[in-house]
Amino acid sequence: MERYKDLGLKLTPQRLAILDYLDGNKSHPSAEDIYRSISRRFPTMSFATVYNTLEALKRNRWILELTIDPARKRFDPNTKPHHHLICVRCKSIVDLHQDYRVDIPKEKRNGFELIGNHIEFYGVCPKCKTLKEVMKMAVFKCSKCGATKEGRCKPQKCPKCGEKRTMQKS
Amino acid sequence: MERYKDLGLKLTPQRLAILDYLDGNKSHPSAEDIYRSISRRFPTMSFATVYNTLEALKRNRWILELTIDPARKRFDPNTKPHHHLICVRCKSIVDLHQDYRVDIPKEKRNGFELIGNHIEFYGVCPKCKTLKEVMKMAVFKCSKCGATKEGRCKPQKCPKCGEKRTMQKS
DNA sequence: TATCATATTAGAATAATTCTTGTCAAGAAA
DNA sequence: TTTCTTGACAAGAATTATTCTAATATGATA
Repeated sequence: MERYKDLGLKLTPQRLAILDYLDGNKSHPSAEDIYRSISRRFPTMSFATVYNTLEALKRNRWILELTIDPARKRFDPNTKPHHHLICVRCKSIVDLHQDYRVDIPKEKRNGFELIGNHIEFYGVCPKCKTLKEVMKMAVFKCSKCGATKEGRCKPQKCPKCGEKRTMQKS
Repeated sequence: MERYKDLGLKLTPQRLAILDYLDGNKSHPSAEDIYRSISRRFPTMSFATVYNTLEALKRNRWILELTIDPARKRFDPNTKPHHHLICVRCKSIVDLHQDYRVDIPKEKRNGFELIGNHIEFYGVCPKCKTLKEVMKMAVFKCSKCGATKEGRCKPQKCPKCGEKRTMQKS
């Protein structure tokens, strides 16, 4: 496979399989996702091989490691600067290609030498939105402190400031 | 302590200690940071107590859990929307209060119902910048693919695309 | 074809985090 | 003030995602 000639790593069948899995992949998979998929065709493949390969690809900047999901490392084969849409329910991550000018006034840089930035947009994906509507949930917002709370019924008391009768449908 | 009257949780001496530690804290500490600090005054305090309390505070939206550091959970007592400056070397996180208008064109929202956003600015903090200068490191950038590489000497070959003699000082 | 340096393997080990359960104690109720 | 309820604490054990280990395999080079 000519395309991976510049990989900077030994090309093994296992690595080719991982690279093929990642090629064009936009689901930002975890090591387990990759392992489950590939181990069907490579029954003797070790979990450590997947981790080692991902670590090597990260080191050589062929993929990005995302820390968005606290439960596990996720990986992004798209190394070009871009942003993400993140579903707060199912934790799915969607690429967003949009340029934003987000400069920081010099006095607010705290002496940092800036390299880049990454914007995370939080929300609910279409699938979870549909599910939520089915479950008839709503978001309530406190008119005193601004805290939000999701639920079927309007909370009597704000979970943040404790004030009563301040929650309004958002 | 009147101020925590609205906490929504039982107030125990251990929890007061954790809340006092977090009050005004801008270092985005991990559970271990908190435990190490507080266990000096509460020698019998359990690690589980710290985790349990942080989880309860998060659940009641008194603090935010950050996933920026892949090695451990970090916590932010500042729950108001803000952004972060993140040092790629020492992983320190600094609050940035600056409003940005970062809208997404409707056709790029992938059907998401948006709630909020968070911008992460990556760079090198003043402390690490000083250290780096002492170590005389430079950043080299490939004129072909744009990949960057840090080091004392100019790489002969780009670690990303493999082209020779394309690395220029950034 | 031979050689060598790196990769694979199948666990074991690590370490951050969560769980367990008997006992404690904060705070509500009487 | 006392009593009672229910959530919190403690001190591990357990979980689990990730990394490490060392013998063997193998990709790439000479």
